[in-house]
Amino acid sequence: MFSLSEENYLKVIHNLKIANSKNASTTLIAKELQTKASSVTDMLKKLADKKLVNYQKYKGVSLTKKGENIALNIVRKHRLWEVFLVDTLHFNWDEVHEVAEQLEHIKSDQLIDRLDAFLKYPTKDPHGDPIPTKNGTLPLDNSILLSNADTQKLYKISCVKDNSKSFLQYLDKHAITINSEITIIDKIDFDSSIIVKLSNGIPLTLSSKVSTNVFVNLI
Amino acid sequence: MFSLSEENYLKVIHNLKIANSKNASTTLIAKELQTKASSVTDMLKKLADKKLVNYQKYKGVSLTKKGENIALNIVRKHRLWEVFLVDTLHFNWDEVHEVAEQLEHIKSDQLIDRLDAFLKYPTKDPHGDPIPTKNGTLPLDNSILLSNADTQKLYKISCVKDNSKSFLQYLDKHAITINSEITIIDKIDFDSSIIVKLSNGIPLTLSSKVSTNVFVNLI
DNA sequence: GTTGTAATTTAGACAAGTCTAAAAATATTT
DNA sequence: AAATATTTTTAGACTTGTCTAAATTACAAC
Repeated sequence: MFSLSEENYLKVIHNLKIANSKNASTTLIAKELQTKASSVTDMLKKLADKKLVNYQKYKGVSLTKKGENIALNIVRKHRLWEVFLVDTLHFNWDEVHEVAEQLEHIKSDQLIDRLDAFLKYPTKDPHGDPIPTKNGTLPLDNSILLSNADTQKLYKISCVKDNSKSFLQYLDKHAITINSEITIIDKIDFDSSIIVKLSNGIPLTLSSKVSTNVFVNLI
Repeated sequence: MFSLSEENYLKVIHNLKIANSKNASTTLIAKELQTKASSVTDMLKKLADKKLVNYQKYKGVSLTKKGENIALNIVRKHRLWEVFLVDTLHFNWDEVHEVAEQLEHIKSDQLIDRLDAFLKYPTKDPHGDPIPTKNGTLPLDNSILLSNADTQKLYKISCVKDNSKSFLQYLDKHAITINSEITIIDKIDFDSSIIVKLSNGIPLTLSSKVSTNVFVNLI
């Protein structure tokens, strides 16, 4: 139905929209896909011809309803496979991304339906990201960034934004994971770092780069 | 490392070698890959440049040691995924081929190692075909074709040669499956059909096309 | 052995997706 | 508002894998 490249473009446009809540730019898409801006322009024209994106020269790009459905389906597959890799095959959460990037392009509705059932219909992936339903809806979430959370209140970590190996391994080292409980003890104005307490009770300083990549929920 | 096309060519050349025990011909490869003979010639030259096949114009092609290893690895992945689809996701054995054709190209040694462990190191796929080991050895098998088996002796079905939906569904209809016990009661010279008895005791006539696509072992 | 047929290869073309280099449009700075 | 910098697009080329049509080689029958 759609090529590997087309699917990757749609996915990236979708992710950029979620992250920036505005039209995706040629340059950002190129950076995400490790390609050149000129290649992106070429592909955007093709996707526009197929009515998968709304594209106007120099104005960035957004997904049409049809493009959005395809993108959500890819994201659904990606996240279900991540659950499989972690829960069933016992991968660590920092090892699954590259493999899931490949598995998400396998074309078989039956496969995904059965995988979903086998995994007991999970709603979140190992990084806390919601899994789109079969009909393409994403449950909304009232999580906030840890950097925006209040001091002295008890939160639960719900999701990590950055899925890079280095970030996830950093979190592992400090026993920070999905569903960890966390309280901000103090906020340092100077560099926007925060001092937090986890369930082990030992104070820990987190940089602003860390706290803006972690989502939490008030308990 | 290798492209999808390259991997498919190597796999088909390997399968043709197993099936015909001689060099694969351009035309047969083309038929298997649903492509044209001229395309095959082009690709064989490229594979020869990469030292994956021994190719001489007009003389057919065989795999080098390097090509053989890659092909066996693809076959290993294909068959492990088939076991997963049938044993874990409860696919029927006639539904797994197309999906496994996609899954076999996923590149991750870790994934296959962990899948292998999760499946408890299976040695045969759902059609009875042996699963190559990690270091590329295929256990040899003393199975014979049902069409070559003796009358009145008790055999066990070990493998089916044709993996097509229609053949597998035909076998399902008559409750013929891997490990079924079977005895040939009579052989009909006229059309080479045979009359067999399964565990239900009811005599059943099998055409020569069927009996040449089923392997059995003497019990 | 010659002849006809089938298999194979060559030559040239095409589509998808990418690239570089240059041009055009937009944004930012002064 | 003009000058500069950045982003985006265009034009033309390249790679991979495929195709058609024509030429060549191998094989089988007589």
